[in-house]
Amino acid sequence: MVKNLSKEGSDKIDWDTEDELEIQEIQDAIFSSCRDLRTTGQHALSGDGEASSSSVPCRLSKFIQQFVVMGFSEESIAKAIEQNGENSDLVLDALLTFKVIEDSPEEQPTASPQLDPSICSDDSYSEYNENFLDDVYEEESWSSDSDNCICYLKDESSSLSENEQTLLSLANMGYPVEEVSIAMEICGKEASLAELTDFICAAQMSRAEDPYLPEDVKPKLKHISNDSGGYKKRKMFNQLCKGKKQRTIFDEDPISLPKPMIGFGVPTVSGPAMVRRTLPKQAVGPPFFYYENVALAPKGVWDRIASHLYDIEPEFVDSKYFCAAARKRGYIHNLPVEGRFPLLPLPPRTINEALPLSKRWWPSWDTREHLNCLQTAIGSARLTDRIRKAVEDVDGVPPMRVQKYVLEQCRKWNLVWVGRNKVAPLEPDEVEMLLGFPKNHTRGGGISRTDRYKSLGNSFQVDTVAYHLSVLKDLYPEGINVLSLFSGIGGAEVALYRLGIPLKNVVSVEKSEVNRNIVRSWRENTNQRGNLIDFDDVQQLNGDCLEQLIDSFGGFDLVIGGSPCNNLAGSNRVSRDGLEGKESSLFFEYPRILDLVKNIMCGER
DNA sequence: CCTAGGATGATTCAGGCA
DNA sequence: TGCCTGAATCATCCTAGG
Repeated sequence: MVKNLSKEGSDKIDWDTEDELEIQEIQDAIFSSCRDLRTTGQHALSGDGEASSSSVPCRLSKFIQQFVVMGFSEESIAKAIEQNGENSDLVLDALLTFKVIEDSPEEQPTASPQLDPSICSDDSYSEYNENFLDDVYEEESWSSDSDNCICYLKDESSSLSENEQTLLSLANMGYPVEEVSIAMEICGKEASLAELTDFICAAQMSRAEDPYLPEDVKPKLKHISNDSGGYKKRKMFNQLCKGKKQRTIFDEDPISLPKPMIGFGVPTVSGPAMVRRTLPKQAVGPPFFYYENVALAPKGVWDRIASHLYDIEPEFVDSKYFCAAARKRGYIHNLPVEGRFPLLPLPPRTINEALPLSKRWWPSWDTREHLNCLQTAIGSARLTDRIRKAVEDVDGVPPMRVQKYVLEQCRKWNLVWVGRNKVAPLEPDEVEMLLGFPKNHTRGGGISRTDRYKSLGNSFQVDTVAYHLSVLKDLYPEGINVLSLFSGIGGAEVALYRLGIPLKNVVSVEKSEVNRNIVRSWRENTNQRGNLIDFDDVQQLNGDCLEQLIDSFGGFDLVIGGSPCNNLAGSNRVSRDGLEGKESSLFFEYPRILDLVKNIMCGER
C-alpha cells in the first residue's frame, strides 16, 4: 500500500516544470512586494505605534484579541500598544500598570466602569463579538479584512456613549449582546460591570440547568455551568493581575489528555475504533491545515489554541507508538481521519531494537524500553562520568539507592548504555533516526553539534506526522502545494516526501538560516523538482504577499506548522509564560495566515 | 565570536493512601 | 477528598576556553 518515494519514482512524476530563472523572478517579485508592503503603512500600527484608520490586518486583531479575552478594554490595549509596540510582554505589563492605577481610588476616583475586573473564557468570543458588532456597528467604526477578523479602532470606540462602552466591554468579554442589553435594562443604567456580569451569569446558570432547554443552546453555556458566575470571573482576573506569569483560566471543562495518548488511533495499538468526526463548517478546507505543539502545555493553553482554530478538538498523540522515543504532542487539523496508513518499514519501537549495540551493555535493572522526549540539550560528560563511577564502585548489581539515582539521570537526559558501566547521550544521527529523518539530515553545512540537537529537538516526529498526513496521498496524486510555517528542519516536507506525495510548490517560513539551509540542501540531495520559496519571518506574510503566491500557483492544498513551544514547554525554567510568551505568541500568526489563505482562496478578499 | 558545558525548578498529572 | 510522591518536560542563561 505504501510506496516510499524512490529516486526513480520521483523522476517519473509529472512535475510542473518551470524555468529556474522564472521562479527566481516570481520569488523576487514576491519578496519585494512583501518588503514594500511592510514599509508602506499597511499595518494599522506601524513601528512607532501610530494608530491608523485604514484597514487593520488580522495579525493586529489577534494580537489585540489576546488581551481582550483577558478582560482589558480595547482602549487600554490601544494605549498600551501605542506606548510599547506589539510586544506582548511590554503591552501586558503596561495593561497591568494601567489596571493598578485605575484601581487606586486616590489617584483615579472616577475610573471608567468598563475596566471593572472581569474575565471570561474566549470560546464564544468571536461568535458573540460578531453578533455584537453586527448589532452595534452596522456600517461604521470598524473595519475588517476578512469575515473572521474583527478589528477595533481606538478613535471610534472612545466616541461611544457610556452605555455603548459598557456594552462593548461586556461583548468583548464574551457575553451575548442580547443578554447584556437585558441585564442593563433590569439592573439599571447605574449598575456596575460586576453587577451586570453577575446578573448575566446567574441567568445563564439558571438556563443551563433547565432540563427543557434545547440542546443546541446548552453547549454555549457550558462554561458557566459549574462556577459561581461573575464572582469567579472577577476572582480569576485578580489572579491574573497578581503576577506576570499569569494564564487565562477557563471555566469550561478543560481539554484533557487521553490515555493512552493515541489520538484517533495509531497503527501499532488496537485501540478504540477510528471515529468519524464532524468538523465545524468553517473549518472544512480547502486548504487542509495541520497545527502542532507540545501536549503538556500550561493549563488552558490548548483551550485557547483550539478556540482560534475553529474549536476543533486536538488530537493528542505520543510518538512512542511510532518510534523508540516518547514525544507527546497535540495536533489540530481538518484532515480526514479514516484511511490512514503508516510509513513503511515501521521504525523500531524499543530502545533495544533502535539501538541494538546498546543491548549488550544494558543492565537488567534499567527497565526502560522507550526513551523520553528528545530535547534540545544533552547530558554532560561530567554527568556520565559520575554515573560511571557510581556504578563501578560496586560489585555486581548496584544498591537500590544507586540504581535510583542512575535511572533518574538516565531518564532525565535520555542516556543509553554504550559500554560496561558507561552511559552516554544520543548522537545527533541517532536522534535523526529516531525522529524519522534521513541520516546526516542536519549534518554539515555549517551547523554546530549543539545546534543540531537544538534543531532536532524542536522538530516533528516524522512517522507520527506522516501517519496523519497519509490521507492526502490519494487526494493529491499529482502532488500538493504546501505552506509550511515554522518549518524548522522540514519535518512536514520530509513526511510528505516519504509518503510519496510530490511537493509541487513549497512556501516555507523559518527564522533560522541554518534550518532553511538544511531544508534546501535536503531538497537538492533528494532531487526534488518542485519550487521552494522561503521566508524568514511569518509576520512578512501579509495578505498581498499571500495573494501573489496563491495567484502564481493556484492556491495551497495544505497549511502546516508547529509554532514555537519555548514558553509552553515544561523544560523551560526561565520563561514558561504560556501562549503570551515572547516566542509562543507567534502562534497567533498561524490562524491569521490560515484565515488569509482561506479568504483569498475563496475569492473573498 | 563561536561552541560546549553546567547550573538553574516549576508545572502538570497520575496513582497511592489515609 | 486531600495530601504526598513520582514522573515527565520541542529550555535558558551564564561562563570558560578556543
